[in-house]
Amino acid sequence: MNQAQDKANESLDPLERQVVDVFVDGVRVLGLPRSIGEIYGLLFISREPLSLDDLVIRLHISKGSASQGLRLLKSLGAVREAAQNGHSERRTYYEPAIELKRLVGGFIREQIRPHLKSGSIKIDRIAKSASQLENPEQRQFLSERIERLNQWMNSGSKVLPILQKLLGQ
Amino acid sequence: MNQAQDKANESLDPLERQVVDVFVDGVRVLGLPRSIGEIYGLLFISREPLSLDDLVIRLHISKGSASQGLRLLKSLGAVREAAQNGHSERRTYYEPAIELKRLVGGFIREQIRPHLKSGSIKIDRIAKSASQLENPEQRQFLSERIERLNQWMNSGSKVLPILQKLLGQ
DNA sequence: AGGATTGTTCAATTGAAAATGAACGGATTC
DNA sequence: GAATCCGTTCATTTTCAATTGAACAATCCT
Repeated sequence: MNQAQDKANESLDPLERQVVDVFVDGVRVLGLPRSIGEIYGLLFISREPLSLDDLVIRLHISKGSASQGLRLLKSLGAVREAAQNGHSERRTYYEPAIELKRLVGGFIREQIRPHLKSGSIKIDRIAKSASQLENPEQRQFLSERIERLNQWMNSGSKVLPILQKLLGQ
Repeated sequence: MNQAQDKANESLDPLERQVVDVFVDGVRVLGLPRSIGEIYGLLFISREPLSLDDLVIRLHISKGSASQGLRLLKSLGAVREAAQNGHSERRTYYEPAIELKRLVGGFIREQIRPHLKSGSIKIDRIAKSASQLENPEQRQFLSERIERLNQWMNSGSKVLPILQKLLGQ
């Protein structure tokens, strides 16, 4: 690779920047930090797998950010390590998973389900306290509302697999 | 209402606090600020509609927060003004919408669709730029990836109404 | 009219979450 | 075993969105 190319690749060209920004916006909706969007976005438009150092250089982010970002993206199943092309190469390269099914599945598994679960536990505790209230009308009212919360949780749990299935083509 | 009750209502009792916290967690998953969760949560477990001042006093938040929070919740259709009980009362009172269908619908309409729309616009612009690239292989690759993005968008648009319908009982 | 009450707006502040970067560990090569 | 390379960790710093609160309507009451 010649010097001109090195120089060019030290930063994103305008087109790459635009695509990356789309992902930055996208992940913010999901409540994920911008670095996640930048990393995934750059992988998404790169023809070759990229190393951690590539990300650091081209996105101007720290090694720490890149490392943590890749860790999260791996846990989501949104990036995978690229198969090493034969000869001994220490550095690991990453490529994006681009099947929507996989991305949605990972997000649901890692970000949604844990919250649903911890929410259920908290609600159970609350239901227990509520059932011991003295005032019968207050107890009645709270029980109804807690029941409503449980309905929401159930609806959510039921819909998630359907959602995954629908997005699976 | 006597002084003892006034005092008691100046803050949340432990049970109320627990419920409110569930909502605080809940809205954070959705990328909304904690005050939104607090306000909706308190309305959710209150037997009577509450005024802006009630929220300020009981949640220890500023009038500004309460006002802006209520505005967002109203735009989401998650909160509505309670019918005035007869005699002239200037203050407006709020009660929560507790039908999951309505809540999900509002969230999709206000928070999801706008992002999908602005995303589509950006992607169209990018597609235009990409189609003018010199290098044919680069152009080809980018076009494929952009096509993939469009597929995602379409899947999302198609799934949203289904989601609403599924949650509509 | 003037004063009291209710709610909104927005510039300034705060705080929680993200990003940094130095230190570290492990693996590889010479 | 020393030097180098690659990646992780985590205490500190930075950033940016949420919150505050004072000024400002708007409306009501007498």
